[in-house]
Amino acid sequence: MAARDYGQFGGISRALELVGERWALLIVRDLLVGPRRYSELAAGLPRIPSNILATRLKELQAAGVLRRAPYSRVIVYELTPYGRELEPVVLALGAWGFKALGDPRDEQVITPDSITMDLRTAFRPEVAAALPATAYGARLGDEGLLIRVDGERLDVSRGEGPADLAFATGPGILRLMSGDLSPERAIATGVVDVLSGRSDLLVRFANTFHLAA
Amino acid sequence: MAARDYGQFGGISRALELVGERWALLIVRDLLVGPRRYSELAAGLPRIPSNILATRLKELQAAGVLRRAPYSRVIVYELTPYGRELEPVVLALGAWGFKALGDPRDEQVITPDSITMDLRTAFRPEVAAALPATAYGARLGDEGLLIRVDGERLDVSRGEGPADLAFATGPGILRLMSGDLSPERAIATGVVDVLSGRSDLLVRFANTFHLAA
DNA sequence: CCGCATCCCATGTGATACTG
DNA sequence: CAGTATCACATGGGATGCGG
Repeated sequence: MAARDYGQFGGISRALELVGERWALLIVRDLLVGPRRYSELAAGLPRIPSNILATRLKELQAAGVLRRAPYSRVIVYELTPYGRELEPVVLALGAWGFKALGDPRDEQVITPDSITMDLRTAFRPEVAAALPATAYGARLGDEGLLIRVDGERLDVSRGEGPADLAFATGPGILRLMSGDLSPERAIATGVVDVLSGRSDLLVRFANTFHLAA
Repeated sequence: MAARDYGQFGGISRALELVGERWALLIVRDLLVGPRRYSELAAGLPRIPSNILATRLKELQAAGVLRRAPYSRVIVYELTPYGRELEPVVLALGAWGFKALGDPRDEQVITPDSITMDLRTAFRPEVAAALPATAYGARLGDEGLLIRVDGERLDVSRGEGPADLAFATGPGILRLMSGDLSPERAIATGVVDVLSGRSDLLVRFANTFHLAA
């Protein structure tokens, strides 16, 4: 478990020793959305081997980034205050990587937690502030996401709820946010499948969540 | 060389595919200071094996983060505009890791490039703005660093120059910046060895460059 | 089931040596 | 100087097992 070190004494090398191992920041990303159980983390990171997940959780715990907490009989992993301070790092990384998104490959998935952080990354409060409060219901496979925008506030939660626009979508939704795909074409090509509500609100969605290359 | 992928389609996973491999962000960190030759990068990362350095440089080039540029007969590596956009990521990581710096171990070194980025991370422009322009000369082993603060501007360059305070130091200088070590104790314990100039300016230095846990 | 631990193999990494 | 080549070893990936 000895964190592999870089032989340097500095802030960046120290940070990379603590959270620079493979998968570590993806675990942090999901925990930034909320506390998660072991199996929830595993579900959100479909390709992580179980031994690696277990190892990372122990390392991140030793690093003071997260803690195991017994919540009413079940164990959940949650970020410590210090771990939550990684949010600017994760958002900055997300914004940077967002600009290099190519086309989604077939085996690539998006999970509720990953898209939640992508929404936070791409959220433009200054745009949203000028728009009326809006609730979007996004269906990803069999998971529902309720995205509520009210002024400069953004709230993303799992599950269903009353929405001004409800749609089913997949990885392609990110291409709508990056501007690669117009709202009309997203609907026409089936990347976004409007389930109910005002489909014209998809334009507002694309304006509210936008990060250009 | 196929970047190992995480099987997810999202900004953070994409970023980690491009710059998440071991050593990659440390190379970026040093290149954020300025273009560097292969041997300069190797010197700044004493523990990186040469084959890993060569591999990472190729990967980062393929990722559009840096480019090989022939500058008057010699080859230098420099960040592309897209690579330079990693600066917020590196600074955020540095600020976070800075708070988890323990005591420097004997084998740990600080390099001119690493401390330059640490100085940028810890620089407090709002504090500096209220202070008179000051030049510090820092000697790290056999390398000199000239740190000039003028209002909200910070300029760190290698080499010598006129300084209001010149001192020799080592890894412990970061503990002065984190507040773990007072300026008086830094001088008393030899962590900072004043070579010339007004030693009282070390207090100003510690105030100008400060990042608390 | 959930939360891991074990096993095995492929790949990445590290140290040293070597070359155009 | 700017990298390759080689090889031993550590780590990651995937399947499977297993106790609570």
